[in-house]
Amino acid sequence: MLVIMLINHGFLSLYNQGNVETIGLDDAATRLGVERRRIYDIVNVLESVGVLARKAKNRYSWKGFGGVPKTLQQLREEGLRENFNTFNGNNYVKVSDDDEDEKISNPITSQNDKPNPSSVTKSSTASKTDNRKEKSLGLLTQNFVKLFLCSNEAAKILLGDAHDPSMMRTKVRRLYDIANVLSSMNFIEKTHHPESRKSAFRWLGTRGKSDNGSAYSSVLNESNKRIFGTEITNTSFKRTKVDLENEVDKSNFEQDLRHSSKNFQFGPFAPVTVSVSKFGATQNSTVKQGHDLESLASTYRPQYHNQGIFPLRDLFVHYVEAWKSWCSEVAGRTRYN
DNA sequence: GGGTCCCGCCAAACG
DNA sequence: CGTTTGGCGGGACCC
Repeated sequence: MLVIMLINHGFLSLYNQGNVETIGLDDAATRLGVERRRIYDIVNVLESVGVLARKAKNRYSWKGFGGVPKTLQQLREEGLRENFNTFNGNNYVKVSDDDEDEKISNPITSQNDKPNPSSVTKSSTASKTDNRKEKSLGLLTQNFVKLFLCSNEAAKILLGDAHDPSMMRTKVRRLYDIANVLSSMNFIEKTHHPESRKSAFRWLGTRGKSDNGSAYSSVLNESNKRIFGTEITNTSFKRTKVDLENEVDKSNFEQDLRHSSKNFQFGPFAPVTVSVSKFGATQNSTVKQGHDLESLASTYRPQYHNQGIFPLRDLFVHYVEAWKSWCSEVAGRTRYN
């Protein structure tokens, strides 16, 4: 659909050629021939995984795939700290980061902001503001990613009910937004659950994605080709007869389409050590436990039986849980709205 | 009848 | 106050 086209033939071809420093939203919107509104969605999720970084109003800088590993690393840590792997319906942990130990560049993750004097502990200035942020696409994206990065044994929690179909509905729509840009960047791939024919996503990680150059990145491969089997990803060219095709068509660089190795990514494939070097040395003197950056950086292939495939349902069930807990938490101390 | 997601209203956030 | 940013969901589209 639209988003896919925008990213693959818009963002990536325009900004991932290694020579773009800053991106202007207006500029992007114009060059891509879409409404501004659409840019925000994309930019938000890209930012949440580290591909972009907000510089200032209307200004973003392109970090490329190089910035991703670091972000994933963070997300993983946060995710583990929270209960993105053990979460049992109730406990969860709002956790609210804290960080300060390594507030790298992720604005979303390291919430910060608010000159809120509250100091220590979670700001908890739970108000309209937080409320809004809570539902931001960016956060949702990070949660989505955390799920892949942290969850083991899959997220099969109570997928029974307790979920307002109403709110769930909206949530799911957002999920589509996120999934689209993520899959466009090839961080995930759309599939379907083994048994249940339900659609699901598989985490691909940052394999084969070169920093800036993008000399060859798997991203381009299936950009406009279906991914062996699932054509769900881009069945576009249908109702999307938008005008932006004029300049988007020039995409002809699909000649290579060798599905590389991604076809069977789950197995015990080796963690493709990308260009982990840099940050490895940078600020990671405190090398964490077992896994080192390499494994983290390159691919987070989950080695659980279901090879990291999460049914949509499970995903938002998770969100709903988080949301519910958040709601009760807020309700307890503040009347809002 | 359900999954997808385009489109854009309109309200927070921010000068 | 105007502008930027972006929740949110109706409803169209394709199964």
